Amino acid sequence: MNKAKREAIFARLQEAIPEPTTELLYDTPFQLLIAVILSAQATDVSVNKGTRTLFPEAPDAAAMAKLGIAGVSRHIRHIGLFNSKAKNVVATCEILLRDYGGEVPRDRRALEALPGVGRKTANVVLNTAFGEPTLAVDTHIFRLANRIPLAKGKTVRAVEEGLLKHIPKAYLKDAHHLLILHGRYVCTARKPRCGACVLFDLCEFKGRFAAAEDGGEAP
DNA sequence: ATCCCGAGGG
DNA sequence: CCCTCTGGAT
Repeated sequence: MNKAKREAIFARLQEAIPEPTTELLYDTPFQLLIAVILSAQATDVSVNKGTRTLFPEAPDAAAMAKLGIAGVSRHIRHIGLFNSKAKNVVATCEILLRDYGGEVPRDRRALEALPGVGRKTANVVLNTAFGEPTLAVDTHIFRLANRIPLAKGKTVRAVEEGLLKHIPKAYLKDAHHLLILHGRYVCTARKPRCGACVLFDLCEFKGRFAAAEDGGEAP
């Protein structure tokens, strides 16, 4: 994969996706952090359904901590892993209040020290709330990176490092959402819509499931 | 490697 | 039914 090809890939994605941003609902960095914690192994639609009632009741760390685990749980029972998420959300709020005046630290290490926050969540918050050129490798980006391929790797960390090296700098800030949205709506896990893909001629995975779009079987 | 764990889609 | 969804902690 040469440089010109990588440039072309991101130029096309940018044209196809005019607003490369998150589909999670949030008003503040704090709310984004909570929404991302809730989004583990869950769809944005499912998370938004919970935060739409949770955030009005608990818009900040103080209110969320006061709401407590049972109170948070009530809003997120429909989301997978809700028990551990409710616990982590409240514990995270308590640390934010104790150490950061209730604000979200703009610092990778501080973020990763919060319960329920790992490298992926920290990267999303740094990118989306603070505009930093980080790249969170989630299930979608891991899949796309290996399919096209943009960066092959067996671990998310290897893929992240490969992508950071190979993505043209001009696209780095938006790369996370360009890739994730392309993965969500076109290069899906089960039945990729290769026929509608703007990267078709640049992709090695090309057409492998093209027949499946008509209900046929993959080779 | 295993657990956490609900909803929607195919 | 089985797979997938912006993972993290043990």
